[in-house]
Amino acid sequence: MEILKQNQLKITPQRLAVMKYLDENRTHPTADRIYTDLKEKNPSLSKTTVYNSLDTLQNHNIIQSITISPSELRYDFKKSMHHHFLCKRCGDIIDIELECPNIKKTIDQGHKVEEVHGYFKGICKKCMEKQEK
Amino acid sequence: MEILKQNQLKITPQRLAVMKYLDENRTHPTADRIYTDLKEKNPSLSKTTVYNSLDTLQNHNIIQSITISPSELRYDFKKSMHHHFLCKRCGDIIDIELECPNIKKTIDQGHKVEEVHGYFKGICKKCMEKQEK
DNA sequence: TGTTAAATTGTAATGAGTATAAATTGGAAA
DNA sequence: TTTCCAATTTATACTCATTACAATTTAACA
Repeated sequence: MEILKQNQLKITPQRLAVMKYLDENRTHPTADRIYTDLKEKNPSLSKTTVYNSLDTLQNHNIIQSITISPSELRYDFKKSMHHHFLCKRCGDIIDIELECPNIKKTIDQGHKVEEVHGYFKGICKKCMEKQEK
Repeated sequence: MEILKQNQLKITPQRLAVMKYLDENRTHPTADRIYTDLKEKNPSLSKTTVYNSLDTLQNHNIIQSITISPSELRYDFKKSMHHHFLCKRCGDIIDIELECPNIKKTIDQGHKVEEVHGYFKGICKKCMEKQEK
């Protein structure tokens, strides 16, 4: 964990807590969810600090933000390229592992591609099965 | 224009104005931009009406909302499947025409896919050329 | 250990979008 | 055409995620 911090960033308990949380909760949580959960063990935690930490980590490409649902950002450890599936019923976000062969087309048009986001929306497997019962 | 309205929706000048605006401005505008621009010719227009109209049109699959930039929705006429490119420099959103061969994979995992959104972010061609000068 | 720039905190502000209730209006029926 | 009512518009107030700011604290280097 602290190894990751050797990216010219100060090692603070707050940042470690945020990283630990994201590592243990692969649910693409919102900033507020992170704040609320961490607040329990660390009552002096400020919401601004969570936002600051997330911003900093994102700027150093350690985590990424996901703009899949309107009005709130979701956060995620940066992993190999993958897409996301948002269930309209339960709100869960599921990782979809696949590579996108279409990036080349965009580059060919003269744009410089820095980020690729693929979002699917619908009803997830779990909810579909629940419905059938 | 009015032909589209034969979707069980009342024909109001406000809705027509919003549709006309989206038809003439293929720039994926925000609700606020639409409101501000339409307000000039129609001072009695309410911001709520713009949101209502956009919601209604979206529910009838005439337009779609794009969740590409955090904290604001962008609106677009519903066309054939295409992806979007957001320029981090000028903020423009550009349509990328392509088909995504990866949807099948998600369906195969048992999820029901209702919407597909592909977002690329980077620097657009125009800004890249400006930079080189 | 002392110093300082960087980070944290708490509070206040911003701004997109929503809720609500009263006033208006489209459009079908008389 | 006129009447009528449900749908729509309007204005205002509100919510809530995120940001701004200023004062306090702290990590990490000498």
